[in-house]
Amino acid sequence: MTELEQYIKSYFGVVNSDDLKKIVSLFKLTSIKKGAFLLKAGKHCNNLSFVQLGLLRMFISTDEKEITQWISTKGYFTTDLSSFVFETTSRISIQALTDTEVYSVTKTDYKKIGELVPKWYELEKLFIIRCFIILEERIFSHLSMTAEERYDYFFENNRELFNQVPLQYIASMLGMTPETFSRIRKRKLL
Amino acid sequence: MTELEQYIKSYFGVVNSDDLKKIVSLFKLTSIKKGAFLLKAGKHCNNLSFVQLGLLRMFISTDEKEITQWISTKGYFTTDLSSFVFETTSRISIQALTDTEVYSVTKTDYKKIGELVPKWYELEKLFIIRCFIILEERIFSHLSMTAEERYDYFFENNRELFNQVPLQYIASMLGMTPETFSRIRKRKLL
DNA sequence: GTGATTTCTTGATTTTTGTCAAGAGCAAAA
DNA sequence: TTTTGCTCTTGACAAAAATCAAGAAATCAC
Repeated sequence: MTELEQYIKSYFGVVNSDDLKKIVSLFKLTSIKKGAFLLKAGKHCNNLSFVQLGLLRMFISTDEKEITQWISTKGYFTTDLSSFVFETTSRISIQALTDTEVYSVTKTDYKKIGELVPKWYELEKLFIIRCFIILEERIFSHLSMTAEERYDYFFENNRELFNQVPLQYIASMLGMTPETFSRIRKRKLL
Repeated sequence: MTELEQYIKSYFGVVNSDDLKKIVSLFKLTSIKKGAFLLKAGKHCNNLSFVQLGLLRMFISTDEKEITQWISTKGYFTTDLSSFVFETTSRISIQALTDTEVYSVTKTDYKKIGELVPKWYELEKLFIIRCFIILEERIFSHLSMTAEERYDYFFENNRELFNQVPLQYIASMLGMTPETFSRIRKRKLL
């Protein structure tokens, strides 16, 4: 069983292996070189992608700086949900931090999943609710924690990331400057 | 047409008026006195409620303080989605800030909507995605804005709230102390 | 209306975080 | 290897926001 199948099985709860095969067959493997974009702000996001290998950074450019919203790792989905679903132009860019491989499904093909698997809408809904809850949690971290507490919490749950991506991106994602991040990090070593 | 019907029509896209009537009939009107709880942390959230009249505060209690997550106003839904969907105990409390009336549907009755209206799963999914996007936006505000910028942005879009609820709750919801909120507010008057 | 709460404001102070600038460390490219 | 970028760190300083404490203002209960 591929990781994508495994993921869909565990997160969406699809257990019938014929259904699984049908779903997975709609996804196409694509390679993205380090530094290349899976999605550029201003374009339409036409794909939902599963990261098979590598790392991707989702960010929003403002006048002054780039705000990293999320880092997508192996074994998770990535897309600009807003653009993918409502077919608006994307504010978000998604760029590969390393050579990356993704299984992508176009919006057109994605719709077919619902036709193939009757229970899909329900599963999909539950999946999105889980994503919603993660965001709620993240907002709570900004309302109730200091930069250092957010650092600690993220470090505990994402240790591996710290030696895989430029730390400035993690800093941005946690809502602090690279300098603050660096100082907090130093404190932990002492 | 009641506000609830209006809401379901515009946000969920249900246009057939028979369907609308069926859906709305599953909701029961309840009154909540000022200070009373629609949901208490530690309980199961068994209802999805539409605020017909009044104001409700959603908050999470930590050791030191209460963090206001959201203030639900007339014309919107409120629930602890996590608890409602996955039947976990709720971390969130929902308390009435004024005498309040809500149209509530139990989880059991809510499920019937999907059976009554075939398109419901799709509409519901889109609804949740809109909620997801609002949260994304809110996270972005914490990553890219100062307290004052968050104040300004929220004030522009929610002027009415400022003379309807204790300001400390708005402060908490925007991720700042009441003192900081008060000082920013003063600056705006000068 | 009066007293009791609660909410809001203000000042003084401390802590946290951001900004600017310089340099060190490292890795990729020439 | 040398050069060139990029990333990270560090220090000095400035700004933002939190804390503490007191008092004013508004609201609620009687």
